[in-house]
Amino acid sequence: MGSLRVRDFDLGQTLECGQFFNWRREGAGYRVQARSRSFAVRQDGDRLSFEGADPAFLRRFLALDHDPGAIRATMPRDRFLDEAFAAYGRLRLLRQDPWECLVAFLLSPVSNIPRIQRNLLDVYESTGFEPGRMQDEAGLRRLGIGFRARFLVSAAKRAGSLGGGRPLSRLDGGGTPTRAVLASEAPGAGRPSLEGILGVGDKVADCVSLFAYGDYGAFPVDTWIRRVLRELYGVRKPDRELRAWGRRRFGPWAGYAQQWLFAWSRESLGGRRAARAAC
DNA sequence: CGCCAGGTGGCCC
DNA sequence: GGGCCACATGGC
Repeated sequence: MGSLRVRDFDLGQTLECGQFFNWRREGAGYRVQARSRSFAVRQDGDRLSFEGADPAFLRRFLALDHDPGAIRATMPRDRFLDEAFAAYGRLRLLRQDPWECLVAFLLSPVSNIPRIQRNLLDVYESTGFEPGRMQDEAGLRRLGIGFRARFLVSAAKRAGSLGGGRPLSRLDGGGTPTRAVLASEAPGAGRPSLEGILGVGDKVADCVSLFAYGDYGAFPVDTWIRRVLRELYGVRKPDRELRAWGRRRFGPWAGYAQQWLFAWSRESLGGRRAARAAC
């Protein structure tokens, strides 16, 4: 049983905000499966307790080296961002495994967070995310993932070139977290091309860049972000321009702004029905 | 029942 | 290149 002190960090926000899905509630905390590990983790105030992973791994995976206040300070004054940050500013963008992250977001199109999570846990239980066990489209379809089954098959065929199924060495080494991380993370460095994989469009590619390749300037545009920009910021443009707009407005850490706004909008904007009723 | 959901691919012009 | 539409399945 390990233990770690944390600052400006919220494990619940971090795991449940919709960036990562391979977790379950367990006791007073969570059971997490990531990067070929299964570990239990819980938070009590500023104390993080865990079992099944070492402190260096957790510091890196949970991005405990990121300083939310410093990140917020790189962005412009913005009342919507202030609200989102107040509500969700203690989440961290995890350093996910690229293959696991890709699989998760290939399940995301025209779905919703609870269902994505259910689907992902089912796919994990059924295949362990091993590419060799993800070639049977009909079998995958039986898990209830619908047309997304062929996306997984397409990705599994290319998994080798993505490091599919293998743990990442740079993380396993437990590199020293640096306080200079604000300047040291190279945007999008090292992301192999996802071109040719069915189901990978701008949105999925941006999510993988942001959540697994450290491209913290990435600004994935989905239905929620589109609504935030339209209904709050009054920006109405094609998605392609919204991505660029987000990068430009929020800067090299725009991905954090995106995630704060995303998480906040889901509760504050409410469902489409609620929005319509309000009119 | 009808509509919508962390989009994408394949058409049409 | 923008504007449609189907795509499986589930929730409301």
